[in-house]
Amino acid sequence: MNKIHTIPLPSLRRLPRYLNILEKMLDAGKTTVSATDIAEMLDLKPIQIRKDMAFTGIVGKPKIGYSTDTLVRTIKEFLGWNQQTKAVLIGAGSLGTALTGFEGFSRRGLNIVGIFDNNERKTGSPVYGRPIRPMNEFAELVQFHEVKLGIIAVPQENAQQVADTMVEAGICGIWNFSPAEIHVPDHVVVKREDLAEGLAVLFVQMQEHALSRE
Amino acid sequence: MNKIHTIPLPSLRRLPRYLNILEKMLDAGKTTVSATDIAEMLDLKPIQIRKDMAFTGIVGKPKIGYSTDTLVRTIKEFLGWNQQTKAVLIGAGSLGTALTGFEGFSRRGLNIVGIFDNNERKTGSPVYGRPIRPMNEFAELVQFHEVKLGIIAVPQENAQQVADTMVEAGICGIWNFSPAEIHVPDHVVVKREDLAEGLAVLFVQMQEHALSRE
DNA sequence: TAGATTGTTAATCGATTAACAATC
DNA sequence: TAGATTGTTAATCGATTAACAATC
Repeated sequence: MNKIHTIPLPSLRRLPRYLNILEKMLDAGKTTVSATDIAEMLDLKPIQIRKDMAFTGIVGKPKIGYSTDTLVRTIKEFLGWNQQTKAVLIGAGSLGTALTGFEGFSRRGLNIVGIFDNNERKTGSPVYGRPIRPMNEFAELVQFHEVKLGIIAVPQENAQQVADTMVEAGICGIWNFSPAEIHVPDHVVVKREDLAEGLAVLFVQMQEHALSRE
Repeated sequence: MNKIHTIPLPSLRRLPRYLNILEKMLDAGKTTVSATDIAEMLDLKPIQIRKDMAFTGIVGKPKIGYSTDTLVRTIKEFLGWNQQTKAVLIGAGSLGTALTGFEGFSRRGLNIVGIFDNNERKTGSPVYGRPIRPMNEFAELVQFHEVKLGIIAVPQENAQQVADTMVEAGICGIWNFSPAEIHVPDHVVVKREDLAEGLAVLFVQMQEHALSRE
């Protein structure tokens, strides 16, 4: 468990935002961009952009700024978005369906190769042209495609069991869209995506904001 | 803009996780719970739980721990989840539909009173028993219900315009599910909910994790 | 040349963690 | 009483910000 020199988590989270606007600038023909430009569009400080860029190994030119094209390519590569990563999704409810249809994923290197649900009434009927498969086909598909990433879109009650199934099949990264606290072996990475967190932050910030303006 | 003494953002984000497991413990008849218990279930350190609880004003009893019931009620109140907050949603695509049907919202005080879409083929046909309304009814409904919270579930290209419409109608809190960087006046709070961020974190952590085990 | 920008080193700020007295 | 737990105060850690030399 040797802690390598890694990018700080807050910096990592900002990279997709940089990439998003940089791609637009590239399309608009802007070949070069300064930290000040980026900071302005994202309501951040230029120094923070420079620091973040340094973590990815990007170097700019004094007086000129950064090459937009280099930034886009380097950030994509840094995030692993320059290649397709296979994933399987369990849970074909409304959230699972929405995730399946999310076009942003393939553009960011996520390729959902299998959608599963334990509800027999759902299996067979396709979402976005892809079949919903029964769980008994899960392990085989994961192993055949050598899938490393699993997406959990089932109710909280079933999340741990689904996670166990994923781990057993060889998955080592889990994107958990349920609020459940799932427990996995050390070699597995879990990323929580709990809507309730965002709601809490929004409510409290609105409350604070209202108070500070009285 | 006087910065009141507020809870740190990381602490605020942990509160829904505490609440989630505490509600289950309450249902299970556990009347009292220690920071150690909570820490174990969430893979955190006890001291962090104690600090976080202190921010909400909760006090425990040495040797005993905290009253589960008090914790649940106090956290709910702190987050504003003990009362219903009205919200409107713009964008009845697959994500908007999923959000509409998300049962966790009403339990957490979020009440979506109107769903809007500018696509005339969608308006009228209900999702989860609720009609999708055309945009020309938006301002009136917001003002009639005195809605303060707006949810953006439209494509990036339309997000800024939708935000403008919301602000003009009197909305002062925006939950933005598009990756767009939206700009709003000072009195409006925006909470970003960008799936791409989670994807970036997951990919990079999986990569780091794999490397550290070689 | 002067001005704008990068990248590095140091200072500040804020969150986490440790230490420990108080207490049921 | 002894052990477990809280809550406070101090120490540590990590991220942000500031200062500034280097440079195109």
